[in-house]
Order: sequence, then C-alpha cells, then structure tokens
Amino acid sequence: MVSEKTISRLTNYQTLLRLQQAQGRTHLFSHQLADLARVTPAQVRRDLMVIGYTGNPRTGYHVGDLQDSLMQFFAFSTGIPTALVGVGSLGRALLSYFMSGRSNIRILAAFDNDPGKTGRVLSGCRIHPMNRLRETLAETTVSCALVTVPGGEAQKVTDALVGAGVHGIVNFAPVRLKVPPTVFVENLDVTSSIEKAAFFARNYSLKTQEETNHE
Amino acid sequence: MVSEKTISRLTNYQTLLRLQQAQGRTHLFSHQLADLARVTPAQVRRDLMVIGYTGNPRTGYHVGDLQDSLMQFFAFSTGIPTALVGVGSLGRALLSYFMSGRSNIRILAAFDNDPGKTGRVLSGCRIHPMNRLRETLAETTVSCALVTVPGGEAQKVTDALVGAGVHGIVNFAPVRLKVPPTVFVENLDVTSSIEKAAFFARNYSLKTQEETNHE
DNA sequence: TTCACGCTGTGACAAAATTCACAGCTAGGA
DNA sequence: TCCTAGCTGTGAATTTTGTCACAGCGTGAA
Repeated sequence: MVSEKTISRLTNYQTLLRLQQAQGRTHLFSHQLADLARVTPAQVRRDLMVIGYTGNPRTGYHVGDLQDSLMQFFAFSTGIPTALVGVGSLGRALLSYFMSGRSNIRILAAFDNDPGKTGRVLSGCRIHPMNRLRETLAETTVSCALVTVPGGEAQKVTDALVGAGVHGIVNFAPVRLKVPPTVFVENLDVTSSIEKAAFFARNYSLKTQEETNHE
Repeated sequence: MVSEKTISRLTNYQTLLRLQQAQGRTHLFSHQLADLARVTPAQVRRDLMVIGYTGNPRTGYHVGDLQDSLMQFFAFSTGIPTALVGVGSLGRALLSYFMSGRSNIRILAAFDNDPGKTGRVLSGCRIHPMNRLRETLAETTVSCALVTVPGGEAQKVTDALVGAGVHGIVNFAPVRLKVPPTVFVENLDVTSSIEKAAFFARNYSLKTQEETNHE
C-alpha cells in the first residue's frame, strides 16, 4: 500500500510538471523536479518507483510521458468529479475557483439546506437541497465530496454522504469526522493550520532575536 | 524541538477542550480525548508530555487547567494576530469567517494591489495597498500571514512579507514557496488535498466493490 | 567501436513517529 | 487504615518515513 505522504507529493509533481510543460520543457532530472518540489532527489526517485515510470540515466524524465504515467496512476484523465456541501462564504469561494476550470477538479453538484439558496445556479453550478443528496449523486460518478458546513453539521452531512456512496471527503470543518474504514477523510482545518504557523512563527522570531542579541 | 505533527494535534486538543468545557465537562481521561481527536490514548499522553501538564491517575486531566497549560504553551491568550494578503473570493471568505470572532485568530490588516479594493473596509477589516505592507505591519505585532493570491504572485508576496518581519506563512496558493530557514510555511493546497482524497476514494470504492463481488 | 560521465533505480541504513507495556500513583471502598 | 482498580507517565520496541550510496545503464565524445 502506498502512503498518504507519497500521494501528496505525487499530486504536487503533477502540478509542477504541468507548469514545466507550459514553459516548453520536455525533459527533467530528478534533482530538478526535487528543487521545484522542495524535496530531495532521492525522494523523487523513490516516489516515482511506485507509479512504475522509469526515466533515462542520460536524459532524465520525459515530461509528457511522466505526466501520462501519473494521470494513469491517478486515473483521472477527464478531471476529478466532486460534489460540494455547504454553500456559505467558503463554499462560494471554492465554487468560483473550481468552476473557472483552472484545475482538473470538477464540481458536478452543490448542496445546501437553505431554501433561499437551493434551486439557484452559482458560478455555473446548480445548488440542490440536502434531502435530495442521495438521488442527485446517484446520477453522477462522484466519489469525493467537499464539506464546507459549520462544525455542528459536519458529522450529519458526512453520514449522508457516506450513505450516498462517497468514499473521499475533504473536511473544512474544525471537527474530526467519524467514518467507516472504507472512507478517506482529508482534514483542511484552516484555523488549526494558522495556529500551527503562528506557533512556529513565534519560535523563529524569538530565535532570530536571540541570535541578534548574541552578536 | 517539538515536531510539526505534535503541534497540529495539540491545537486540535485545544479546540476539542473548548467544546468539552462548553458542554460543562470538568475532567477527562486520555482515552476520552483520544476518541475525540481520533488518535490513540498513548499518543495523547505522549503529546501532553511536551507541554509539561501532568494529569491525575484517578481523575484524569482537568479541562480548565489543561486549557491553561496549552494557552501558556502557545502563548496566545489574547488571540493570534495575523495579516491577510489577497482579497479575492477565498480571501473574502476567510475575512468574513475570522472577523466574526468565532476563533482566536485576529486578522489585523488585509492587503491587495487592486485599487478598486484598497481603502475599503470588508467585514470590519481595512484593506491596504500592497506597497504599504511594510509600514502597516510595522505598527502591529503580526508575525503570521495568510497568502491567498494567485500562484504567480505568491512568491513575490512572500518575499515582501519576509522582508516585513513575518515568520509564519499560511500559503493557499498551489506553489512551494522559497523562504529563509527562519520562516515557517504551512501549505494549504486545496486542489492537492482534493486530488489526494479522490485517489483514496477511488481505491476504497474499488476495494469495496471487489469484496462485494467475492461474496 | 569503445570509453567515461552522470544519471537512474534500489537495497541497506538512519531517523522520526507511534505504539507497547509496565511501574507508580491516587481516590474511593471495605 | 489498607487495599485495589484503573489511570498516568515514560523507557523500550516497533513501524513508518526518508536518506545514502552504489551498481548498472544510456548517451555523446573520441
């Protein structure tokens, strides 16, 4: 089984390769990709082992071929179909970003239980009522959903999504969801991340000051 | 030095404890906190070692005292002062969320280089022009900033922030930032997280189908 | 055609993170 | 008062993750 961290890095390589290709680069060495991704060359090579793509000692990796291999590994040549639950300010921001087509994420349906929002179309995406979640998703191939509801509702929404056959959840609410072992949850807790950054920021500030004083 | 993962969990415990206290609970055992945080009891105890708080074998941890210890460890009793750069749709969403006072994050200033936005006040936060970043931040105690600009501008913005004395950056742009070793970067790449969740979602779906077939 | 350089792929090793497992303690009951 | 159940705190073992180092290979130069 391939680890979560490896998958994170591989998706990152994908993004970076797209950028490199856009700049006209056709070949790339492990150390170059490593620099872009801020990892070690050995890490890059180790990661690429898992997708089976093999480079050339003299010319390195072929950007296009490597992208193809990654695509095949992730099996999302036609974009990643997702659903969004919770059309608050964060939900709207995500809709407007992903519906602009700047990435390979496709939001096929949005859900909210506010009657003032349901039925409307935002950024080109129709907003369905929560109680139609199962039926609406049944018509799609969605297996991954974004949860942007308040913390208090997140578990309820999650249960509904799991019931509708969703196996991947990106949770923006500051709670830990309870899911069966066949469901993957990625927590994107903004508050928690800021607190973490603030902690290290303070540490580094102090350290920097100390060093300045010692001189 | 205490690890990044430990800090993440500790901030999580803080959130959970706030919730428990709101529900009137005064004492808590490691296995209960562990259940809430979806980690093992040993992990909880191990984590609490680093903040020096010590519980009681018979009554467990005292919710209030533990919160105080955490607060003291993170040293943010008055809230975390931050700045936000990039008032696009994501920036606005974060502003409206954090200015509502639902967490201990305080956004003291926002920045954008769109003249149509600068000077205005959004969700109670004034938007300053980018070229006044250094002067504006000099008047505050901000050491941590949220970067919500498009990928192409993120590095430039980061350099400006670092120049202004910021030591912690929460980066929402899908690029890896280059910073000196005295600056901590937390990447919150939504696209990458969705791709990761989608990958595991697909894996789990397949596995579930397989198992159903075998029966 | 042959050689040599500098890369890749990977087994072995090192470091980091997590879990195990148990000594030691503490409040409540007998 | 003393005993006991069941917790905490922590050294040691285990598992996971990342790095090292080198054999082997492909290309361009001679």
